[in-house]
Amino acid sequence: MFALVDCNNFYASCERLFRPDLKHTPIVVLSNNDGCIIARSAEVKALNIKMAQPVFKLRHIIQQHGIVCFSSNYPLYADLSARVMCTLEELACEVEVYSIDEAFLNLKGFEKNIDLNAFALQIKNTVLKNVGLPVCVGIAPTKTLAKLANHGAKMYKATNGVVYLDSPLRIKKLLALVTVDKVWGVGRKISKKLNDIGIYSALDLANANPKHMRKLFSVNIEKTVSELNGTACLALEEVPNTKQQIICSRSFSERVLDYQSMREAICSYTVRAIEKLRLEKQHAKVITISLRTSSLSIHDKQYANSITGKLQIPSDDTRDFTELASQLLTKIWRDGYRYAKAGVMISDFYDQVIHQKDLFEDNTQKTRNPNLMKVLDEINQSGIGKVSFAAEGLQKGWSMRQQFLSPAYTTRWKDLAKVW
DNA sequence: TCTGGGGTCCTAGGACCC
DNA sequence: TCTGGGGTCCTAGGACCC
Repeated sequence: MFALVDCNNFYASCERLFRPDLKHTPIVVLSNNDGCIIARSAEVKALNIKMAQPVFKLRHIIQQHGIVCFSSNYPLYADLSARVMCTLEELACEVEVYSIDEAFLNLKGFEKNIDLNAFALQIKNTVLKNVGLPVCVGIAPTKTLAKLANHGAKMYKATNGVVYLDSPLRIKKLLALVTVDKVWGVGRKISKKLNDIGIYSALDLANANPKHMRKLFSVNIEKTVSELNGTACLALEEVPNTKQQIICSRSFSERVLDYQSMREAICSYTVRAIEKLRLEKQHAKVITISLRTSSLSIHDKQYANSITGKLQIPSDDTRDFTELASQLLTKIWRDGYRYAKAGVMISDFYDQVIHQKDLFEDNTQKTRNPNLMKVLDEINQSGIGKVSFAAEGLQKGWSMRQQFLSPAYTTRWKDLAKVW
């Protein structure tokens, strides 16, 4: 048996937690740059405002209904997420943190000893009491079914936020009620293709021939079919896999026109990415940088390009990567475009410092003293101050817009909530 | 004027090996 | 007329997830 615990309207609920005055006010959380809507409170969903809608198109309706906007505040959400996960780990010993707002619990054998309906309620109430965030709980024999049970708990008010699929009959009933695109692993493209061959509900998919589905789609969909029929193919993964790539990319708050600004942006993203690399305790060899104009600005000349470069020896020293990134940028930079976005991707990771050098390669890469990066990270994580690389620039006119940012209530001393 | 960011996995096809 | 079989590695592209 698996449980899936998923926070309701997670980002919106996080913001509301520290603003009890907004308990019944419709609120939304915006993507980076305050561009799109990425989380909505129940009142906003009721207004039929969809996910990922650009906010500038909704100005009118936002004003009309007094919707309160928040820029995304990831330090806050990450901290509250950690609190939710801690609470779950006290309730079950095997927990897989699946995303920032949801986790699978392994409840193998639980059903023999306790009432899982009561347990689901206990999870819901404990998280609400300990952290203050509302969650829904779905329990079922496989992860895919637990996801669907959770979906049911969110969809139907009468469930009180918990659904336990304790019998084949209940499973069948729910499968018949939900459309196939709601199934975990079935996205837009695949559900359209499924519709074309007469598969509309989750039940239709469960009844399909698994081998045929594999042929038509992939091994993943074959597994999904089995999971829908109660055969677990996906195990709980307690230890997170080591990362294979690190991406740092952003849209600019205003279009970038000059080379110098672009270079600063690329270097800043590189600095961030390599910081993350050191947090992962990894070294890497490959960096890809990319830049693009906005395909939505139809009157602009369009240009997009990317380029990949490789160090000779894996490194976690920022200087190696900013140097390489700057060289790469000269090759794909073109004057005369209105750039909207740039990004950096790090890949080809090595977890040991020991590296087999190439006998025939002329090795020119500098050997760096690792202490500098260590000190740098210590200062930047100390909360006392920040140091940065000159290559990142000082003005950063392109850096993202966060007009409605809430305080970091739980992670910064000066932002602590005050109670009068 | 203004439209997010960060990931994973699978497959097909090409190059190559014996 | 008929031209093997089995395998690895890499990359690009596509699909999915939150």
